[in-house]
Amino acid sequence: MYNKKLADLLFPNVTKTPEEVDAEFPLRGLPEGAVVSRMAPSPTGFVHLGNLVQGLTSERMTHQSGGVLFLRVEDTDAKREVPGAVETLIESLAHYNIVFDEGATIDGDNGAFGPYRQRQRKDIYHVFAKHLVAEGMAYPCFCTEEELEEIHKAQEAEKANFGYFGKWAKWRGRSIENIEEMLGKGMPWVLRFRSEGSIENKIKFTDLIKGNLELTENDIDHVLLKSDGIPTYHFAHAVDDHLMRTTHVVRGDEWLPTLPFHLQLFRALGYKPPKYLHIGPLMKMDGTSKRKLSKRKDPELALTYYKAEGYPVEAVYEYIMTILNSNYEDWRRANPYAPTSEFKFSYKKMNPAGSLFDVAKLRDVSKNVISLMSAEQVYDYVSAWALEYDPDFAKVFTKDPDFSKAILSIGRGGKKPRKDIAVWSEVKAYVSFFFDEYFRIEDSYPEASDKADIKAALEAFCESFDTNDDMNAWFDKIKAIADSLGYASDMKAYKNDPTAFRGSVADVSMFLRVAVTGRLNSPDMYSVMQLLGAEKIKQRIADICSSL
RNA sequence: GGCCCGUUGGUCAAGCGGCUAAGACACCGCCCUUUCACGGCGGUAACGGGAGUUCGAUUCUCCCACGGGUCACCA
Repeated sequence: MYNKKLADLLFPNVTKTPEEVDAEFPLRGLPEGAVVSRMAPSPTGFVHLGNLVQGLTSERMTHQSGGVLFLRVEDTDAKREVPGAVETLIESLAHYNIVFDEGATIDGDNGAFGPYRQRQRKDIYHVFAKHLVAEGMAYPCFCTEEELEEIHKAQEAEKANFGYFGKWAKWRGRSIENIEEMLGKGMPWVLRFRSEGSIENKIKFTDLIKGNLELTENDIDHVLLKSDGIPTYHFAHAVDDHLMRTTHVVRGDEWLPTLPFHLQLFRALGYKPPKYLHIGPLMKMDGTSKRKLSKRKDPELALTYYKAEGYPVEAVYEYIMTILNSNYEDWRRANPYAPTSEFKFSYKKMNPAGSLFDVAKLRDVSKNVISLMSAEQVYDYVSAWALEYDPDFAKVFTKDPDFSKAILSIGRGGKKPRKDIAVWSEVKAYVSFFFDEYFRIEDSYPEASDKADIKAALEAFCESFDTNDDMNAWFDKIKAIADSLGYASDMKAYKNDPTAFRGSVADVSMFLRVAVTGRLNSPDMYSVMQLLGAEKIKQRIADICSSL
């Protein structure tokens, strides 16, 4: 009687029953084994690697099993919400090829289980909240922030455990008159769960990633509804994931401590909990110790960081897959061009511990990914990136698309493609010497080089250079120049007795390379010269000769 | 402090009672080579410690140490 009265007092406008609400959400009728999962980010405007790790896991599990992946926006914390965050969220997930079958979209909702924005589901939560009150499993609490702080301090002083429970739960056993009075005064209240658990009891639980777990029962009367009537994550999770027929919940393992409470909630509601996959955190090296990647301290946690640096989406994707499933790398090596969907993703391969995010490894993955792209693809990516992050370079780079594509074609496409590029932001430095706008002598000749020899070699080259020569004819001419100057044209002979020569054809090539590219290192010189053309080459050689 | 999770080379990681303890990245050396990159070959380098169970523990159990996470009207 008491409970029923309290329920009506607290939720006078709620008339529906949980059964009625439940019936409004259809069963999915998916085949056995089909996974239904979701991404449920909060719209803080900050999309990070963790989201991607979790999202990719859900995405693979659902789509690989013929299930459903949906997006639910957990906007229950109005204080943290950033305007436009939902849009950025959806856009950046799309950027990383996470496509939803259902859920929140920029234009609204898509699917039969909505609304997919939690603040719009307030009435739904209230039905379940009222039910819990009526069943004696929840009660209002009028504690102010100050009072809660006092409790915390008192617990600290007593060396007691923290939290609203037992003797500290001062509103747990109040009379209905007492509550009515507070309500009458218009005092704000939150709805708390009446926990019957005890920390003396252990519960056994099997997590799909962590395995068999032994956890301590929850004895804390957690908040279900905040004073604005919006649910906390916990309550929304239980209600929504039941109604939306989620079969698998993938989330970070920072949720493990509250898992006993969630399980308790499902039981109180009378629903079967989903299967859980708790993923270990992404760590980074901080000095000599590891720590979880943090929003505040680590810019590399944000997805925007990778976009700005110019990591191709595919590279970030590949790298995360290697972290998620340790056998992914081997599979990829065997199937360089296969779509990821052909890989058999398995949660059993997931590591229960947290892993260190290794930028060096990411770069390596990225180099491999880019080395397999066509020059056109690379050109498109670089142009798009530059347009946004380096407009000056974009102008130069896109002035003559065929020229730029030809540059990118050097050493691309064979069995052993060059792997010079890890991120788009490095392309400018890689190609700059092809453009007069950027060309300059970056590396100087080694001290030991004889300036007269350099000049003689360069001049001889200019006289004999013919763009119609094929690679062999071209190099034969360079060899001839080497010979004429007392430099070995045969490297073997030179290595046998370096003292017999002034140097080798390698040195002569280097004289040319510096003059033409401004650097000691470059891609294949013949290709470079073919692209540059006789006029530019001769001009550059003349310029450097006059400065010698 | 309570609770929980974790611990194989510098890093990511295979392993699931018996192995010379895979592989990848990074690093070093050699080879190829007009430079660089690619590629090939090779090398350095690991089961946190202590008890037990067992004929035998990296694998199982317990304790310790260390690392991480969590204890909000945030998710």
